[in-house]
Amino acid sequence: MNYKVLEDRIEVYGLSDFELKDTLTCGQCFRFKENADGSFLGVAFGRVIVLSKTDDTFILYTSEEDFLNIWKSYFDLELDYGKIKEDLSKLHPTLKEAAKFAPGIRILKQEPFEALISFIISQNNNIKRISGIVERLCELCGEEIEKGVYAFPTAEALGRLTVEDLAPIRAGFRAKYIADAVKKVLNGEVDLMTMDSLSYDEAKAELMKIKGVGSKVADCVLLYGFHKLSGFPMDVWMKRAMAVLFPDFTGSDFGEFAGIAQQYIFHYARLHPELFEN
DNA sequence: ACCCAGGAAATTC
DNA sequence: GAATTTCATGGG
Repeated sequence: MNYKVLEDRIEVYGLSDFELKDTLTCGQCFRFKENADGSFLGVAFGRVIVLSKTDDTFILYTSEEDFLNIWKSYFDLELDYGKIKEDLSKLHPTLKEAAKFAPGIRILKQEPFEALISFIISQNNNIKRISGIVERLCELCGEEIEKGVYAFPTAEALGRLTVEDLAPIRAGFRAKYIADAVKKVLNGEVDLMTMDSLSYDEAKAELMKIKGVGSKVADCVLLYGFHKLSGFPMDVWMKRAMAVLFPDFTGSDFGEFAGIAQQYIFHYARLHPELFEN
């Protein structure tokens, strides 16, 4: 990967196995919106950013400092997805096929607290409404970093609110789960800072101390918030896909990069709903 | 009106 | 313990 620093932007060249739109719209993050011209506006790590992508150039309207400190790792630009895809493709012919439908998806490295709250909201919900609830949550108590653009709230800011205060975001029964997560993060019962020193199962058990965090939500938080790529979230789509396409496989059969395989399969399943009728 | 949504907790069997 | 119901809200 090489890049050029321009006055208002960074241009990255020579990226293979990366598609901006697929990466931002595959259901792993909820704060990027597509503009009419195909660019995306979003917020992460307290920064607003505009992004666009042509065949061979990834353009980020940001400073070199933020590119190196935040966005390079956010988009996982230094991991060799081509090599991983090759290895995964050897495991099963259908996985090789599935990867072809989303060859440019990468696993984002999001902020742990944001991933935790976002995937609590995701339960028994659809991606469009999840985005709406998260957006209203940010407007309610996130810092306004530009006019009309809000950062994801800190645990401290959320801690000043009651469950009743959360009513405007219309999270429904999930509001009490958000409150429990915030409480346990603030009082140290769940320590997001030291999760990286734990094994996968230990970290998962920590997260599941929170009400509203079960196995699937915990896997999502570990995969998208802590970049633990062996995580293999099983939602309704994945259960159907595994039963039909990989009846003899479990997540762990896909190895240390199972989370990447999961994205290929999830995306493939959503594009081919007819495979799962009956 | 009915069913489902990137589930999990509460209840019942 | 495994299977079922309930939980808010919005969209098809």
